[in-house]
Amino acid sequence: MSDISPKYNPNAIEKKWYDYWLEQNFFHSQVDEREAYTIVIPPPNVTGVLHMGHMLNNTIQDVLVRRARMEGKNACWVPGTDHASIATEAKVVAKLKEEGINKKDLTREQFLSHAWQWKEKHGGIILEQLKKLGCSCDWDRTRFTMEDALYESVISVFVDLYNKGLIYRGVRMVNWDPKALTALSDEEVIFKEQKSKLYYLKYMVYGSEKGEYVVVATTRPETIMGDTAVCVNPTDERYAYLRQKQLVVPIVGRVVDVIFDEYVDKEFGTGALKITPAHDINDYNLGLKYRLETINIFNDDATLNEHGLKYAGLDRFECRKSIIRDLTEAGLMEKVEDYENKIGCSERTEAVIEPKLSVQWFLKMEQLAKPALEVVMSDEIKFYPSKFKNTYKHWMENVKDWCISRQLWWGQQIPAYYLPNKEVVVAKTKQEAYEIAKQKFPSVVHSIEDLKQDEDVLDTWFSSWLWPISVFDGIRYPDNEEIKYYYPTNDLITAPEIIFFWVARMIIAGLEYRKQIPFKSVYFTGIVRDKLGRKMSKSLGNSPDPISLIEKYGADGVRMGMLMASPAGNDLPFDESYCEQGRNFANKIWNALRLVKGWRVEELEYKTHHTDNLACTWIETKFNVLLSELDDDFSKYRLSEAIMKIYKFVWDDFCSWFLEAIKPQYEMPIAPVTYFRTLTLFEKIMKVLHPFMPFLTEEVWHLLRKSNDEKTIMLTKMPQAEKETDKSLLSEFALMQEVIIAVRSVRNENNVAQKVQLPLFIKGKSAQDFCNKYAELIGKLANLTEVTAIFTSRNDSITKLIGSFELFIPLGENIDKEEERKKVEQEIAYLEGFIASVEKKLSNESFVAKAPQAVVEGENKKLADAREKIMMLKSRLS
RNA sequence: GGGAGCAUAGCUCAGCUGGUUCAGAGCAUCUGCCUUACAAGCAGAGGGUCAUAGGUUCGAAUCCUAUUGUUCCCACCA
Repeated sequence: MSDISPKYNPNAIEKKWYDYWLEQNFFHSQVDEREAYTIVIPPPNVTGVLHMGHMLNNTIQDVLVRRARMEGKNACWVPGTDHASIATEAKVVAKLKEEGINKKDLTREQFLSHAWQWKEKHGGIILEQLKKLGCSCDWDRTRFTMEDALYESVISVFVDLYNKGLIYRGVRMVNWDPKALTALSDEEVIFKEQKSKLYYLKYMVYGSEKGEYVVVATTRPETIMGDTAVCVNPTDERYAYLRQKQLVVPIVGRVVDVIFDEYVDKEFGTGALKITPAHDINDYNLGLKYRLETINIFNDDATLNEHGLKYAGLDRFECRKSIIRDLTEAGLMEKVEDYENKIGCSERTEAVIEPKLSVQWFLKMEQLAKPALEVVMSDEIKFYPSKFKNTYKHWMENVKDWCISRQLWWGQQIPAYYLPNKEVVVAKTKQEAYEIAKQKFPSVVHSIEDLKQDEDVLDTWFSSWLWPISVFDGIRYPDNEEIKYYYPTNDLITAPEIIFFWVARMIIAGLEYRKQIPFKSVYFTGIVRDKLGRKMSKSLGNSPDPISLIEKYGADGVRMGMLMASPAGNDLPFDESYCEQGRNFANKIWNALRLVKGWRVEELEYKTHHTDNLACTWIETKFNVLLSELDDDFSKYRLSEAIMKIYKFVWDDFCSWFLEAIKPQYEMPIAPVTYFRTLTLFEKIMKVLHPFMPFLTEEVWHLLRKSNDEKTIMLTKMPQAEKETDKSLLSEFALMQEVIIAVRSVRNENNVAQKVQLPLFIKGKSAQDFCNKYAELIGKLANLTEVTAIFTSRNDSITKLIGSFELFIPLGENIDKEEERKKVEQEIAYLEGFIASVEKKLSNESFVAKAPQAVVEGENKKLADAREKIMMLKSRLS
C-alpha cells in the first residue's frame, strides 16, 4: 500500500495508457463478422484548436464508442478534419498579408500551395488534442475532406447531380460577403439586432411647380444611386395623385417611375418605398415584376463603383455618412429616427452581407428534401431530444435552393468548363469535358485549351454532406466491403446549430447515394456557456483552455465534469468546479483501491463470515439494479443520468457502506472469499465506468489483480444485468441503514463522540429476527457495544422511530429530558395533523367511491401506521 | 411577425401513462470530526406555495386555458 500515492496523479498515467492503446492498436477496426457500431466524427476545421464544445461533443462520442466496444460490437470511430473553405482561406489570406503578400498577386496554384503548407503546419493539432482527451478513434482511418479520394467523390457527386438536372447555374440575388469576396448560402448568414437610423428622404415630384414631394423612409440612404422606382400601395389614398407622375431621386437627379404594388405596407414609415433592384432581394423581385432597370452601384468589396457618382471609391458606410451630410445640406432630409433592425452578417468574417446579383451554382432542394423529411418524421432516424424534429420539419418544408458556389480557391473547384461560345460542359475531368464538348460543338472546340474551368469552388458543406459515405469511399466504390459493413452509421453527435448545414444535408445525400439513412440516431449536444450564461467564444475570451483543464484535473476528471452537467440538448453552464468534482471522484476510487490493496488476506476462524456475506450479497444486488438502470439510461442517451448513478453507487453504496462494512478491524486480515467477491465487483465497477473515465479505470483494473492475463479493460465484456433482484434484501438493508443513521444522528445531536461506544436496544414486532441478522453489522458501523431486541420500553434513553421499530439509546446523564419531551411532542403534533388530513380524505365519499382500491387501502394503511406511532410516542411521554 | 421549448432547493437538473420512489439528486451551505483508504475526506443536518391566476378531477409539480419571465429557431417589412 505504501507504494501507492494517496493522491491520484492522472498526467503520467493518462499518457502511459494512451500510448499503450495506440501501440496495441486497440482502436483499430476492420470488417469482420461482428455487428458494427460506427460513428463518424463531425470533422472539426483542419486548422482549428480544441474548444469546450469539441470537448463535450467528443467525450460523448467516446463514451458511446467505448461502451459499444465493450458490448462486443465492432466499434469504429472515424476521425478527420474539414478543409473549411472560407475559414481556412481567410486565415491563409491574413497570414500572407502579414508577410506582405497580397492574394491578388498570386496565381491560384501559388495560393493553394501556401494553403497546403499552412494545412500541413497547423492541420491536425486538434486531432492531437483529442488524443489527450482519451478519444478512441481509429486513427488509421483519419480522413480530410480535401484529400484525393474525398475530392474526387465531391466532384463525381456534382457531375451526377448536374446530369440529373438538379444543379443549375443562374443569376440570383445572393448573400455577398464583401470581406471574403464570396457568395454565401442563406445558412451562413446570421442576423444581428442593431441600433440604426431610419432616414426620411424627399423625392421631388418631377415637373411639379408647387414643389410637391414624397417622403421615403430608408435605412440605407447610400443606395439611392441604384434607385430605379418608388413604390406605394395601390390602395393608399395619400399617394393616389402620383399616378402618371414621376419622381426625382435626390442628389442623383434620376427621374424614376412610381409603381403601385400590394407589397408595400401602408403603415410602415411613410408608406412609400424606394426600389433598388440591385441591392435588395424584395426590390429585385419587384424589379423583375415591373421590368425596372437594375443598377449595381457596388464593387465586390462594397466600395462604390462608377455608378456611385462623386462617391465612387468610397466604402459603403463612408458613403452613407457623406450622403447623409449632403442630403441634409440640400434640404432633402426630412428627419432621422432611431430604429432597431436586424442586419445579416457573415458567419465567418462577420462582415455585413450585401445582397448582390451574381451568377452562381445552385442545387434544387425540393425534390431531395421530401424523403429526408420523411425518415425523420417517421423516427427511422431518431433525434435526441426529439424537439429538434420540429425545427427540422420547418426547414425541410420551406427549403430553398442551395447556393453551392463560392468565389474562393481553397476547396473543390467546380468541374464546369466554359467553351468559347459561352456554352458550359460539366464533367469529372477536363479531358472528359473536352470529349463531350467536341461531340456537341465540333465547330467551336478545337483543342483542350479552348476549355476554361469555372474559377469557383464548392461550399464546404457540399463535401461534408458526403462525410459518412466518403470516409468509407462509398461514392467512388459503392459496393466496397467497408461501406457495406459500416454504413449506415449508428449515432451522430453534433450541435443543433448545424442541423441544416450538415445533418439535414447528410440525410439527403445518404438517401440519394446509398438509398439508406446515414445514421440511426442524432444526439444534439447543448451549447457550452460560461457562468454568466454567455456562449463560450474566442472573441469573448471566456473559454477556458481545454488542454490546461486536462492538465489540471486529468482528462477523466474533465470528461466526468462535462457529462455530469449536460443532458442531451441542454446547454452546459460550464464551471471548473464540475471538473473538480470529477477529479475528486477519480481520487475517491483511487483510495478505494488503496484500501482494498492494503488488506491482508487470510483464512481465519472468525465470526464475520455472516456479515461479510450479507454485505457482499447486498452490494452485488445493488450493482445489478445499477446495471439495468444504466441500460435504460443508455437506451435513451441519458448519459448524465448514467454517470450520476455510477457516481452515487461508487461513493455511497460501494465506499461508504460496503467497504466500511467488510473493512477488517485494525491489523486484522480479511477472508479470501470476501476479498475475492470485493475484487470481482470492483472490476465490474471499473468496466461500467470505463467509457466515462477510460484512463483511471484502466490503471485501477490493472492494479486490482496481478494475474490478469487480459491486456486491457477496454476490450473486456461489459457486465450484464441479471433479471432477478432480491428486493426484500434491499429493503431490509435500507431499514438497517436507517437504524445506523439514526444512531449516528443521535450522537451528533447530543455531542457524543463517534469513539464512545454505546448500546442500542430495539423494540418492535420483528426486532428479534432483525437483530439476529444485522446486530453485528449495525454494531460495527455505528460503533455499538451491543444491539439487542427488547420487549419493554426504557426510560433512560433517547428514542427514535424507524419504520415499525422503536430505538432506545441509553445516554445516561447525557440526556436532556426536557429537550427529548419537546421533540416527542413535536412529532406527535405532526402526526396528528397528518392523521387529520388522511381522515378527511377517507371521509370524502367520492374519493372512496372513485379512487382505485389500492389507493384507498394505501391511505388506510398510512392512517393505521400513524396511529400506531402516536401510541408509541404517547407511551414514551408518560 | 410566425413557431418551438423551458420555468421545481442558493446553483445545475431528475420527476415516464395524474394517486407509496411525490416533493428528489448532485454541487453549494451549516454543525461536529486530521477516526490507521481518501480533508480532493468522514459523520450528521437544514433548504422548495413545484413562475402567477383560473379550470378539469375524488385527487394536479404532472392535464387544459390565460398571464408573466426566459431561451432558441424561422421570416425579405424598407
